Amino acid sequence: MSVTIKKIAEISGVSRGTVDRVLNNRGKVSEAVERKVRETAQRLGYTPNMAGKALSIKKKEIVIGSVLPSEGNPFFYEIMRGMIVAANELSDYGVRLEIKKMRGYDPEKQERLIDEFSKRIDILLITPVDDDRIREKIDALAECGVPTITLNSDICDSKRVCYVGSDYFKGGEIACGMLAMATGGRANLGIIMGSSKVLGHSQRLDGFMKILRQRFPDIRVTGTTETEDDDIIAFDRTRKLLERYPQTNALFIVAAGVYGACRAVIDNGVDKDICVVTFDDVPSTVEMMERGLVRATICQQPFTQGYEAVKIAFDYYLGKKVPADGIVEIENEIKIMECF
Amino acid sequence: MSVTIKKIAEISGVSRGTVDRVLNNRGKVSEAVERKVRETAQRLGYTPNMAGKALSIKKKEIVIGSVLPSEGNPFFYEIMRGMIVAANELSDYGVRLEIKKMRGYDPEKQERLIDEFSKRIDILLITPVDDDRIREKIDALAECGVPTITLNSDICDSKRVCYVGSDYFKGGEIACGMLAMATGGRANLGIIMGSSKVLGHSQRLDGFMKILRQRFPDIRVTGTTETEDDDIIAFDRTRKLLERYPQTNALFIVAAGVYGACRAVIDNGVDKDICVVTFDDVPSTVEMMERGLVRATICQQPFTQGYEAVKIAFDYYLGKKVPADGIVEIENEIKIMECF
DNA sequence: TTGTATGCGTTATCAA
DNA sequence: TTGATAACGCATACAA
Repeated sequence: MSVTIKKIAEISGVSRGTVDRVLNNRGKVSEAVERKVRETAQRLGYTPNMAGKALSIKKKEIVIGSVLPSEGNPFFYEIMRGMIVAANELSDYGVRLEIKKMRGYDPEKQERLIDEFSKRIDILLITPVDDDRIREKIDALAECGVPTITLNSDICDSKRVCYVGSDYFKGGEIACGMLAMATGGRANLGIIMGSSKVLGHSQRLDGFMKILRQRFPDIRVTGTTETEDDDIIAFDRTRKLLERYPQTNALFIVAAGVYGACRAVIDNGVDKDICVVTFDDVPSTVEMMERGLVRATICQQPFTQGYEAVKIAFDYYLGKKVPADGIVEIENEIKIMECF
Repeated sequence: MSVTIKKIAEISGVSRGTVDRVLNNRGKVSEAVERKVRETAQRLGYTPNMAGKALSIKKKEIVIGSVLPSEGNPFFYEIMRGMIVAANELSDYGVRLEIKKMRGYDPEKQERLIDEFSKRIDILLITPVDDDRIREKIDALAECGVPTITLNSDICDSKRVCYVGSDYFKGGEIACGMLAMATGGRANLGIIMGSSKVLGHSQRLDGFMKILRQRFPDIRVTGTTETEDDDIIAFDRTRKLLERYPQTNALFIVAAGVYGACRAVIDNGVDKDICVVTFDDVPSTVEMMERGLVRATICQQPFTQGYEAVKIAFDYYLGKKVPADGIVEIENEIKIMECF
């Protein structure tokens, strides 16, 4: 039979209330008693029973507040779907999810949205802009006892409790492996960056280049450009790249703007000869895959990211530990045409 | 606030016990009362609270009995690891997991192992041999109120509650896509079957051939052989295949025996020129991948299969519905060298 | 500083 | 055939 608060209370010769105070650091316990209780809890290997906790806290509502740069970004629709499914599964336990959406990555805007929650949330679940303003805000919330979990993007050197998302560096490595496989390890490659200011994009490129240098000397980089995650800009810049380096026969698209870049390839009339590798599988990318242009795409399991993030937030609220390194990695997923 | 048994009891003017008897079909309720209770439950949209259930059933031990052909099959080690992790997470709720291992696919042996559990289990979790004997056994258990969940392999036309595992046909399709990508869509292909008697293996081959015919006319099949999932046989037959059809420069290995087949390739001194696509990522396969022989492998997420199966078994015991089609698909996962 | 009582939603046991 | 009541493990308001 498992170890309960009741049992610990009996064995250490105190009341259940006292054990609860010790184990949840509510204070008002003499040092001697505290030591004794901790010792027995440790010795017996106490682990709190989730069902019991869940049932008892149900009297209160627990609010998960979320701020996402999801406006106009179909990738985030899947993340939100996962979050909502998880929240519904937890509605039994009094969980309520409140999502605030924003467009783009303006730190000031994001800070304002966080403030709008004020003290009404129990946990913050956020795709943070990498900015000191946000860093400080997260730390301030932590002081007030509101933990933050980052989703899809991390923000280092902050007091966030944990990060849920993919390993971007490894994603870049895998992308390189797939591009090499699709081209037979020999290509003239154009690189279409999203934004060199976005950490995840740079990490992907780093991973890609590492494998390229290490294993594929016959893949030459012709040119590089940036889309700023915008299809129109992507279209324009890709067209210019293809004009300037007509020998290009492969493209590595690091972030959003896949549709624009592919349209440029098609307009250029070279879609039969060009091999494209991308990230994520938003509908327009799948379309380009069915057309035979995109040969492989590396996905981040956005649904799983959202789903797991909410579940982890709740578990954390219930007192469950997060991984020691504060990272919950959602695996990169290779997809080719046959997967759809 | 959510709908509880208590609330239903109050509204329909009966006691909680009566509502419980109606909703859980325990009988001993007059028809009039039953109708009334069901009606209000329906009207209010009652959904049982999992935490409450979990807490309450803790008084009993719930036993999940499992029979797996895991003996000498490293693939199943991962499945068992997932099962054990899930069972530990559920130990709070009185879940106990009991695994019986067997070697190979003898239906008689399997039936005997199931019988050894007798009435001591609450759920059967099994990788069934596709045989009428087992089919009947599953149906008999269902009659006695012991539900069966199939894991990794399904057994059709039986009263099993649900199947947890991969889509083998789709796995074959994806394997073909990867092999085509790795060979540039042009190859002389040897096919190494596991056993044509195993349903999953045939399905993989069917999926593979479908895509091959549909999209890759320049991949020619030189020869086919069977390994019976044994490395020694695989070694021997592959060697003969390579001798008989020396033009072979690609291998599709449908099931176990990867290590044996690869050793034959290496012994033949042609490992630099042959492209191999396999299933699963047992240690010896990863080794062959690092050597550059195996170019891609399609995995079934065995850990997840085991983990999910146990969780689903428990949820089902608690009254949660399974998907309408009775299938919980665990996705195929493409892995290349860079994934490790 | 410590102990006791009550309730969360469900199931199970007795008594009626 | 029904109803009342006591668990399950935890949190908490209140009493001591």
